Amino acid sequence: MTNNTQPARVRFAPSPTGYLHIGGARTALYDYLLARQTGGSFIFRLEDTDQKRFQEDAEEDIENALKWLGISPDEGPEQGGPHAPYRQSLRKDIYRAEAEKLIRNGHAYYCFCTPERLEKVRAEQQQSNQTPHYDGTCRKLDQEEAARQAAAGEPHVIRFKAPREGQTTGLDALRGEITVENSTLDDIILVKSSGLAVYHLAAMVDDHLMGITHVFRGSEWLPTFPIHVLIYRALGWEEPVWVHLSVLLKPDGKGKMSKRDTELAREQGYPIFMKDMEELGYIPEAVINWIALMGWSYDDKTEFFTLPELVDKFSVEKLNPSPAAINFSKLDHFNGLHIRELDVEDFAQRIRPWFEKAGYHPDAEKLLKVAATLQTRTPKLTEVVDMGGFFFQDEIELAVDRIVNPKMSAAQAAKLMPLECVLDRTAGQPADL
RNA sequence: GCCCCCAUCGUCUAGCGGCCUAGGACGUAGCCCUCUCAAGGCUAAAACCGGAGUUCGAGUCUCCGUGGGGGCACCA
Repeated sequence: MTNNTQPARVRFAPSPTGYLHIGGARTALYDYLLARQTGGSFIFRLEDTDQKRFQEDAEEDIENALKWLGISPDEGPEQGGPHAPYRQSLRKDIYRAEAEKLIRNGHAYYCFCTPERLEKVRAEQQQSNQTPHYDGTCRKLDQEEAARQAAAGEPHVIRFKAPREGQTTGLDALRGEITVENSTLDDIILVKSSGLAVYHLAAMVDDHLMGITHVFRGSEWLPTFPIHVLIYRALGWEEPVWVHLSVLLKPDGKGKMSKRDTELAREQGYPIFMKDMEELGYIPEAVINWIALMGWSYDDKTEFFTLPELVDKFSVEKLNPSPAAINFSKLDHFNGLHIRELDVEDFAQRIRPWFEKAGYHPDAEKLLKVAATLQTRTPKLTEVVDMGGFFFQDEIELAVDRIVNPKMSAAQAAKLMPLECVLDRTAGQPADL
């Protein structure tokens, strides 16, 4: 199933409705890993079929975040590719054509019901404790006549004609077969009255046309998974490998991250959005390592991974279907580990901007020495100035109790008094700092 | 209300019938190293949701229950 000899074509397809968060980044990471591992392609597609929820700066944010993480796509709106455009709002006609194909082969139909009527029906159903479903009014319409009406400009949508009897089974790579009674399925809308396709159609069409071999997506798609499988089959297409990733839970394990939780975390210095990572002192190597391990593992002892190592070791089989709570203290841990793994020169370059922002202008040689002493004690880059800023000051004020251990004898303390000596020992470097 | 998914230490997890007196990591506590803070090393406390089966044998398979999560839009 996940025979890695075939080059995989994998896509990350977010909707530009917000900034890239931990969950999205994880999906993108797994996409990237499988693509690289198999010598395939990592495709970035924008699912912007909903004009209402569109957020202006989201696309740029996502692209920048992927870049920062070091997992830029091979094909996408920015870099182009053989299947352009990679923006669904520009592919309206493609979806329309497939929807009409479905109507012709009896798997879809025109529907002229008004939103008002649908709302009423739904309310009634909820009232009587029924599952809200389309009542099928237009399902029995003569489609020749309906097509004429639609062509004449009558407001309409196109609905999928879900089977009413039997069961539908889809195959998820992590959970095996997922079966539902067709009687629980709804005739979902494929094409909105605006003429634009909805996710359920657009994503399937694009995945097929773009030659996607593996679909990694959140488990919130599990309920509509059978419908998607049905659409593929109705169109006569070969299905990709479906991988529904577990959801990420709040640190306490109780529920998904809400907007409020996101803000709360941020207040405590913990990032949910990739755009905050750098500012909060995290390095991409650590973020990648941390994220990779939320729902994936390699063996019973190895946890430290670089991106290339992940490319080598990643496997769909080791993905975990159960929800995972976000563990920020582990992020800090990985940040420290990866910081210590850096060459001193590299580390020095990364902390330079922090000192400069604080008004210091260290020369390269001195910075390198400071970097060496700071490297083993830096969990986050944010703390670097607090810890080492004094190295670059002409005069420093030191409270005696800050440098003298209360447990020391007076004689010992006296020996420490000359400042050069303190710096010397702190730095483990020559005293000419 | 209906549908779907999930279930091992507080958290992330290993475990794919005997290797489990359940292993690792984070966090926590203690010790060692040490002129400080770190880093590093060692140690400790800490888990198979419950009940029926299947089997010579179940954390591992089946069913039921319970708990948690997700979904039921002209949003994705």
